[in-house]
Amino acid sequence: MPPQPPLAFDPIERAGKLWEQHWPGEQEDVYAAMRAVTSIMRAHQILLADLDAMLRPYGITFSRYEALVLLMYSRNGSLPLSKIGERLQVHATSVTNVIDRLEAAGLVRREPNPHDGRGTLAVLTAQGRAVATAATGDLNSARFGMAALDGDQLREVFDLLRRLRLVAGDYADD
Amino acid sequence: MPPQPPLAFDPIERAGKLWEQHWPGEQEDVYAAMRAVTSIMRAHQILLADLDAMLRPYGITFSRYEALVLLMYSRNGSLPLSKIGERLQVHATSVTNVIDRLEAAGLVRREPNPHDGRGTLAVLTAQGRAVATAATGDLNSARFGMAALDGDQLREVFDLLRRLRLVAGDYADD
DNA sequence: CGGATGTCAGTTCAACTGAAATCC
DNA sequence: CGGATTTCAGTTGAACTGACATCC
Repeated sequence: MPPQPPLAFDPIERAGKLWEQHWPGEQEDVYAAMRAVTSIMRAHQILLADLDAMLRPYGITFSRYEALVLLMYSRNGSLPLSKIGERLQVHATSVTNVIDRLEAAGLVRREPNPHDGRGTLAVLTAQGRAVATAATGDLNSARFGMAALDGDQLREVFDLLRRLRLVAGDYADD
Repeated sequence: MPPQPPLAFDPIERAGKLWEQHWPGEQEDVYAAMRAVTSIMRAHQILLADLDAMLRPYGITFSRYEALVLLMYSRNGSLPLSKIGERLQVHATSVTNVIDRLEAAGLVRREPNPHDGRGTLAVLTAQGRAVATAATGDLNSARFGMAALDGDQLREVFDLLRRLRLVAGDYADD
């Protein structure tokens, strides 16, 4: 499955040691930061490949899946495109693209927003709801690719990264 | 700086609550897994944008930076392309592309591998070493975009995600 | 009017597939 | 020979910029 055979050592731990060796004058936390960032990058790569593989039978990618479930859990199964971009933190042009693909696949359709003549609603179709439901069943069973960690560890990951998101301005207050 | 103004609530926590509400029969850890995965995806997005912005003055992206530092910390400032792919966990064609760009920027040059007629070495140039050194100074000062977390928290992130990488077959043993 | 919404055209970047040439 | 290394051509996906028409 991996494009490469496993290494006999942890490449990130090795990189961390090289950092300590080549940048000895830095503040202590720099080395931990370097290891943490590289770990997040690699975890993202692993998880996205895993999730996309699970979703491939349904003909969607993870980012399209995110839009589907956002619609599924909205009041009427429909949302303005602007709302989707806001919640998923993606640009308006990316929303247009994602909805284009979902619409071409018959999982979503566009309707004019009755409350705003400028706006467009993305409306979940029956097929879209079925796909989102089935795909979510698969992802739940696979624990979203995070079966390596137990409940406490998963909550720990969430809590730690929540600090990062808060400082980055993802959301206000707490 | 953010393409969107901050939300008044944490969108991931809200999604987690919706999960518990709509999928009540699932194993307990599923909700924590969903929150953790989404957090990693979002953290990756935030960090990559931050790092790329810091590296833009040097004309490189984060993935090209990773190749540069790998070369800088190698024995002779040179590595076979195959080795680079192995260590950075990217496909051979991606390595070709990254080295193409770095070579066009004068930060790296290609040489035939004297020990293997099939192979090619990527060799760091003096300019490449200077860029990697200066850029690393910047990233170290910014704690790689992870200033929101202290040393213990950073080590915690690394330890937790190390389990994920190990199970995914990133590296063998421990 | 200024500002928000959505689309379009075009670009960049990363990652991939499949095929091929070269050499161990 | 089989297998490894690298490149090439082409595709996909995500994200971006700038411009624009539309409408509040």
